[in-house]
Amino acid sequence: MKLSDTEWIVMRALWAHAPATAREVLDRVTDSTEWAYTTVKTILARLVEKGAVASERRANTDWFRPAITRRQATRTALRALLDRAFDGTLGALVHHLAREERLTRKDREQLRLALKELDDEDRR
Amino acid sequence: MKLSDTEWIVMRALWAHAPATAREVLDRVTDSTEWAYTTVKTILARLVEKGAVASERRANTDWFRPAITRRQATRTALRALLDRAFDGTLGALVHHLAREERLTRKDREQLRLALKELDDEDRR
DNA sequence: CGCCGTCTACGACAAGTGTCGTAGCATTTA
DNA sequence: TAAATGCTACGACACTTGTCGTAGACGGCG
Repeated sequence: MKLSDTEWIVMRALWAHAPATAREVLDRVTDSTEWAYTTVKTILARLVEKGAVASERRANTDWFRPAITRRQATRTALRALLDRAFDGTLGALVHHLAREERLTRKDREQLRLALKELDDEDRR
Repeated sequence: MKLSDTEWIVMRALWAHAPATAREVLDRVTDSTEWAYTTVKTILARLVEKGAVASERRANTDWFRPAITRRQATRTALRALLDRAFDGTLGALVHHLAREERLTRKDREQLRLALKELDDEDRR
């Protein structure tokens, strides 16, 4: 499931709070956008059409909730990036992160910890 | 500089080998695509227009070479992904990688090594 | 009951993307 | 030099994305 930029914005709102009406979604995205109500409606309609969002009508109002998990969407997006820019491999991304990006001390700690956990799992 | 999927394909070909003619680019992408010659031309034209590729005409033939580095493009793409899916932070990506993705033993080794180097640098 | 605010349905439109086709100019070759 | 081959210029077209506007349906309030 490939999502466009604006679709991601709406999905993030829904993942944070669902079910929600179009108006609620609009309220929740006004910090990052200046969308008209209809813009949100259109994006929601497209998301429903492609199956990323489920809608249910109750008393003349549509209620929306995500039909895919954030994890799924994230994985898809990550994979797309890998294919575009990193030879399709996680390794190349990891390499880039380590060499080219500024990992904060905290990032590093977190990573180290996670690596340790993975190793521990392996050992079990 | 934001690049589309097909633009990435062409850029990868150019980063691997430049300067190149449109025909050379076509030859180098036939494994992953079935493009017509004109398709490559169009994409190259758009890349030149947006400044990602420089072209030089020699004896009735256009020679193309990247005008941005792969590193730049990669960073832009990574940043876009972070903004979409990871709260805009590297930390969230790192977290996802550690928790959700299958890092091979080799990935982990590489990461660990890189982390160590970063630490060493800090200490200096 | 009629008016008002709210929703939805439908549609519109420009820019960007993906994918060529064709016609004409240039170059090589018989 | 004329035919054949190749390259470019120009344009076309459908689909996606980003952004609404408008008009009609509906439910609540005076």
